[in-house]
Amino acid sequence: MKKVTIKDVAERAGVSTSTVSRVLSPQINNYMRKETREKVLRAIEELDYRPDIRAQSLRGMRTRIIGLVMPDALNPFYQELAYVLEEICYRERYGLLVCSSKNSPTRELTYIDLLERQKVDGIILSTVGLNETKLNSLTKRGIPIVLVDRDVPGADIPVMFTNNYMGGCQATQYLIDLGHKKIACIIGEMNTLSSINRLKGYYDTLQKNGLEIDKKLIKKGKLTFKDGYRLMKELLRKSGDDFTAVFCVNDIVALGAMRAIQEKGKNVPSDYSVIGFDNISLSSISNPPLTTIAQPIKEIAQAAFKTIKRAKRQGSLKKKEHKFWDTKLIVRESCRKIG
Amino acid sequence: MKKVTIKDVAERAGVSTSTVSRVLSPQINNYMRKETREKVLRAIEELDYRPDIRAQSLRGMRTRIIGLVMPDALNPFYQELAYVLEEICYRERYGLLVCSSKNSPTRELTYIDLLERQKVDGIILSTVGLNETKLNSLTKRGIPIVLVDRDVPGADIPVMFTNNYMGGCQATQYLIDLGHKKIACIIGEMNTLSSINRLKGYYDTLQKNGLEIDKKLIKKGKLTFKDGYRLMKELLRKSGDDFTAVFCVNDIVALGAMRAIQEKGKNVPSDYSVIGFDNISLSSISNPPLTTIAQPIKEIAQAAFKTIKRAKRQGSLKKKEHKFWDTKLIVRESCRKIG
DNA sequence: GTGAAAGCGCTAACAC
DNA sequence: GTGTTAGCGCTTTCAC
Repeated sequence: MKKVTIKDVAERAGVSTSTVSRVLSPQINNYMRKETREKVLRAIEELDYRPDIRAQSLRGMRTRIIGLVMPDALNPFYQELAYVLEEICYRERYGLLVCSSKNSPTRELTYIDLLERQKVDGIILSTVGLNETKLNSLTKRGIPIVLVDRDVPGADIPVMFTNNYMGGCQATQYLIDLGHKKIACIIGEMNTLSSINRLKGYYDTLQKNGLEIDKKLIKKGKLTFKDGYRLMKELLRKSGDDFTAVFCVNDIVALGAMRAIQEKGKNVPSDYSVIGFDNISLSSISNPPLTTIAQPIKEIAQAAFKTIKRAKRQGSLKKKEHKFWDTKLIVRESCRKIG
Repeated sequence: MKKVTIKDVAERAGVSTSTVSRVLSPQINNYMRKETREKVLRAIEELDYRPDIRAQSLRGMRTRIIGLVMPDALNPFYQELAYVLEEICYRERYGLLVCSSKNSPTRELTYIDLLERQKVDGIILSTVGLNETKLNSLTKRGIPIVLVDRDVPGADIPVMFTNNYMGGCQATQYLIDLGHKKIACIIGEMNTLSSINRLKGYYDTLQKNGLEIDKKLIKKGKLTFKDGYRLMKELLRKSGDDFTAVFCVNDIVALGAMRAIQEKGKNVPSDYSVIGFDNISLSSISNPPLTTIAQPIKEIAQAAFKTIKRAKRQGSLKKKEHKFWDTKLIVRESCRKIG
């Protein structure tokens, strides 16, 4: 009925609370009689006692909570990030506080405030609206923050992400290697560095291969199924059979594009090759299964978590440090050789 | 650099910490001079002070954290539950600690232990392995627990869920109304009450309409795309055109079934009508868009949250109380009228 | 109206 | 080896 505290355990075992505390953290200063330890252990067992993490953390220890702040919890890419991160946290007995900013800077700030007040051990953030000033002031306040997926140039904070440029190159080069010469591109609205870099990879690879860049084949929109569908329809209407392949900035968009093609009575990959980006789990069960560029989500999550733990241990975060991970081409069935 | 505490604010404002505290909770006992309050407010502002929730909660207040423990974070249904719940929590400035048990009872227990030690204000649980004894002992320890989606018969705990039986009836009746007489069924492995009740709805509705139950048309498997696909293939092979429609226990399974049909060169809905369950977001962008039964996720989430808040306020949970919500038929394009 | 002081559950010097 | 004590940041009697 009543909460059982360290005092109850101490009384029951006939020792002081500090002795109980010592039993609880055996790694440090574990000199004590076997007999005493066993008495305490028995009392803990009998009372089914579990130390209060809040109280522990007040005394300077960690809260064992990590906050994840991401732009969109419905986006499969972030869902997978959350999933992977949760797994990592679980192994180390951390909890993951999941927050979606829904692309709203206000909401993002509110969440970060909440996380700060919860004194989480660290925040893994894919920011939609924070600037360097705010970010720097946050780290000064002692909360380790790690940026993932989206960079904030001026901020003195570690950032880990995918080499999006490389991914853009890989995708484009793959299509070129298959014999495609006219390659369309459906891309996000350019407000994120990821999009910019993926597009840059597309540009550079075309040029490197002596192919012309046709602005009419580049469509911009939101990163949704709907917009992928809509923009592909536009492409099909306007440029007819001017192109034979399309590079989509992410898998969701690619899925929308495939739908548009199929609705037009055309076939993927016979008529048009489609390549995506992210390798979300959906892309393996789409029809046809989507060829795509995989992001190193696990590596990013792992690194972010480690960085936070290290920062917490050392009492401070390393300054700006960029970590890139390579992308990987995942060949499935949405692209074909031509010519 | 240094964390700013209530003491700092008190000093700066030239008042005691209790006065600052009073300013922080204006709802209770707010008798104080305007002047004093403003001094304090100014100091808070200047120092950018945020009270530590851990410390607050240690003094008997809530932690403003809710734990969600679910069987499978990759299942779109639970993803949407988490999403909806997060939104509700956000509005009230709560954090949501997301835990997936991955269908492992051990993992579930570990998480619940963690949540208990974090002294979360409540746990919303879709259990995979907890029995009534454990559950009851947990509530005795003072943590409000609410069961969602899955019931544990003996437990003295509120449980809120979908009227799965009704959903099974609705789906089946809809198909019958469209003229279908031979209706197949792809269902989960029967270890959950949801599956059982949905199947029961299917049975009863067939009977009510004077239709025969054909065991050969009922397939059991896991609740995955893969198994939906596999079982549909079996159905198509074995019973050829013995049936014209199929009721799938959830949308993911239905999507897999549709894929199998399409790969066979058949069409949905011309050759076979398909109906799902859950109304996950994917089902609106599938090809064809899936007709399905919607679960009242928002209502469940809202009710669960409210129940926890009430319990926290009153210091105790109501005993066993079942709350059912109606399902709703969502007509899209995967079913057609025949005969 | 406001301050002093006790105490939430725990850890970590410091005694002995 | 083990107990005593102070204190983490906050709220809440109880004085004044």
